[in-house]
Amino acid sequence: MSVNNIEEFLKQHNIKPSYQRLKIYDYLIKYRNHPTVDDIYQELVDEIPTLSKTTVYNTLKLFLEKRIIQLITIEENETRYDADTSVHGHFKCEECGKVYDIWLDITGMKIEGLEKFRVSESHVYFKGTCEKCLINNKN
Amino acid sequence: MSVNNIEEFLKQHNIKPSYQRLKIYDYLIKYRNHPTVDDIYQELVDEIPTLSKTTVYNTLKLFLEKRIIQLITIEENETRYDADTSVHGHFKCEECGKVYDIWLDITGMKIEGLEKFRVSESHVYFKGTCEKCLINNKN
DNA sequence: AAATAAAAATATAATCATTACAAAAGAGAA
DNA sequence: TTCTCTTTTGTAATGATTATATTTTTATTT
Repeated sequence: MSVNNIEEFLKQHNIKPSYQRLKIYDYLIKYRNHPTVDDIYQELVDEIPTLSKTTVYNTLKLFLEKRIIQLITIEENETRYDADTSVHGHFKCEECGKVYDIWLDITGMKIEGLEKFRVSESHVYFKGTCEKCLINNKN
Repeated sequence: MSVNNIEEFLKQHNIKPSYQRLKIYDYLIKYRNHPTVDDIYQELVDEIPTLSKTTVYNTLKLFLEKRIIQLITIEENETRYDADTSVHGHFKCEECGKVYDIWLDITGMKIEGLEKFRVSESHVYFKGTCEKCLINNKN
């Protein structure tokens, strides 16, 4: 998505496209790395020296309210964000810390106990060791 | 599970069954309410006036290492614990805050991208509104 | 039973992510 | 330009968790 498109996209979701908001959303879709607040801040502060961490927090909170990003809470002390709001899974490697996207179809899953609830969010995640780290461990 | 059984259970998992540990594990299986550290502390401090929150933290950490409980991280700022270590789902009601157990079978789910990873944990959770709150909302 | 050593519990302080708040900067309208 | 509203920023406050040192308990040995 180009910067112009991001501007349009934010407007469509009733978000005024300030420079900071553009840059933060741009970061999310450019890297798709499920960043923490600090990841985003550290990357952008070079380009926007006046950037405040509060702005990153505020912006992500706004994006969440407008439902253009989702929260990833795999680790208790580590909040991450994802611009892909579709239902999909995540895998966090306990060795290298990387978070991978996992394609999955939860509609094919046998579930009991949800019938009478209204579900607004579904999340699936895994932990373990990724292929790269498995190979490295053999050395 | 009776107190004697809990004692045996802890021993079997190489955990010395101190009074505090017995009580904390007893709380978990008695209420099955996916408590926070504070939930446990507040309940037990009446019975054990000298109880320290650090002890609750230490004990839960030990239980996690010995894999007799699991961590639930639905909400970013709210760590919960579950003595049921089998793979099952959770549903958190955004109105009343209650966390429900959801029976599910993830082996029947179509997944792509995990084939070459070693998976040690699988988690599924949902958010929304529970039946009780849906009914209450109609009034 | 006393002495000793090891483990566990406790109290307190430190850390760190997040939030609250107030002030400054920026954008748009009259 | 002036006024108003929104956004950003800096700083302080909050609160959960962890680190550290001390005390208590438990187990072991003599």
